[in-house]
Amino acid sequence: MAEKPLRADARRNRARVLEAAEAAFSAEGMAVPLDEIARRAGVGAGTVYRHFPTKEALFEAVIHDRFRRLAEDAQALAETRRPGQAFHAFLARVVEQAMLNKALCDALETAGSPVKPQGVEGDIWDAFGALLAAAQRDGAVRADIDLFDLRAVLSGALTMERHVREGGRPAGRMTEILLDALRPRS
Amino acid sequence: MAEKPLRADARRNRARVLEAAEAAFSAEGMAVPLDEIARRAGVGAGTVYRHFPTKEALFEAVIHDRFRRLAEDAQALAETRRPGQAFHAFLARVVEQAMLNKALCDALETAGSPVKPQGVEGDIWDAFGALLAAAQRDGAVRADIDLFDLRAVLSGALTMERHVREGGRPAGRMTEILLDALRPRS
DNA sequence: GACGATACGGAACGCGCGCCCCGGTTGTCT
DNA sequence: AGACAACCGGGGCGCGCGTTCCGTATCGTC
Repeated sequence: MAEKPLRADARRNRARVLEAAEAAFSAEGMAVPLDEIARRAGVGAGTVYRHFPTKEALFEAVIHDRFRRLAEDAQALAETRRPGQAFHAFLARVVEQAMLNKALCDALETAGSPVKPQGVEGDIWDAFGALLAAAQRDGAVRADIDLFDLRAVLSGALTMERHVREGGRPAGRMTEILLDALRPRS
Repeated sequence: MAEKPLRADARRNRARVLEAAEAAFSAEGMAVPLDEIARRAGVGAGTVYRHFPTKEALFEAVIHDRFRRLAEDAQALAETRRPGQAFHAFLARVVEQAMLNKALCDALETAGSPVKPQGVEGDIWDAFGALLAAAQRDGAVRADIDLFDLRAVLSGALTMERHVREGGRPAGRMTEILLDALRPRS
C-alpha cells in the first residue's frame, strides 16, 4: 500500500507523460497512437508503460481529473440554481466540454456498458443522477426517464452536436432541442 | 461502356459474395473482416477483389438495395398518410431497420460528411427531405430544422436506441422522445 | 479434345498499433 | 568516487486487416 518514492527523473517523466497524454487525448481521443504521446513527451514508449500498465490506464488517469471537475460543477449548480435550470445547465455544459475535448467524448460514450460504478467514474453519474432526480421532483423534467436513459440521451446529444458542427452550424441547438424533449409532455 | 458478359462461374461467385456480404455486413457492419466474407461465400479473398475494387465498394453495393427500398417506403408513406404522420413513421422505420442491420447503421452514420449526393445515396435523403418539408408545411414539425439537421437527429436517434437496447430497455422510446422534440414549440 | 482466355484461391505483403525486452544510462546512497 | 538499483529508449514482436500477386484450375470455343 505504501507508495515507494520515485526517483527524480522518473517523477519528472511521469509528469511529462501525463501532460502530453492530456493534450493528445484531448485533441484526438483514444485514437491517438501511444507512440505519439511518448514522442510528444520526449520519452520512449517503454517509459510510458513503466508508469501506466496499459494505454487505457493512462487514458483513465487523464480523464479522472475532468470527471472530478465536472462532478464539482454539478454540485455547485445544484446549490446555486433551481433544479430544472441546474439540470439543464449541467447537461449543456458537459456537451460543450466534450466538444472541446475528444477524450471526454470517448469517455462519456463508452461509459458504463460494462458498468464500472466505482471511483470518480461513478461520482459524475451520481451527481448527474441527483440533478435529474431533483429536476424531476420539481416537475421540470419528465418523470419516465432514469439515469440509464440519461446516459443514452447524453450520447445522443454528443453525436448530434458532432454532426452539426462538422457542417459549421451554430452550436448548442441540438442540445437545446433534446433538452426540450425531456420536459414533461404538456 | 458495354458490360462484357461474365463467365458462368464468375457470375455465380459474384452472387455468392454479394449474398455473404449482405449477411455479414448486416450482422456486424463495416467491422467484419473481408476475409470472413470470402470464407462465408466459399471463395478466396482475391475473388472478392476481382469483383469489387475495394471493401468499401462492396459495402456500397450491398447497401444500395436497402437505401432504394427505404426511399420507396418514404414515397409510399408520403402518398398514404398525412404529412406529419408520414414523417414520423418514416423516421421510426429507418431507426427500427437500422437496429436490425448494422450495415444500415454504419451507412447512415457516416453518410454525407464529404457529401456524395449522387445515386441512391442521394435518393433516400431527397425522399426524407421531401417528407420533412411536407411535415413542416403542415405545421407538424418545427420549421427551424433542415435536412442537414435531420441527418444529425437521425444519427442521434441511432446512438440513443443502441445504448438503450444494450440495457434491455423497451425499444423506440428514445426515438419517440426525439420526435416529440421536433414538434413545433408550443 | 485441345487451346487460349478468364477466373480462382490463398499465401504473402505492407501497415499501424499495443505491448515487451534488453543493453545502456542516470540517480542515489554510502 | 564507486557501486548498485532504478530507470530509460526505441527496436522488435505479434496481431489483425486491407490489398495484391501469381501459379493453377476452369470455362468457352473451334
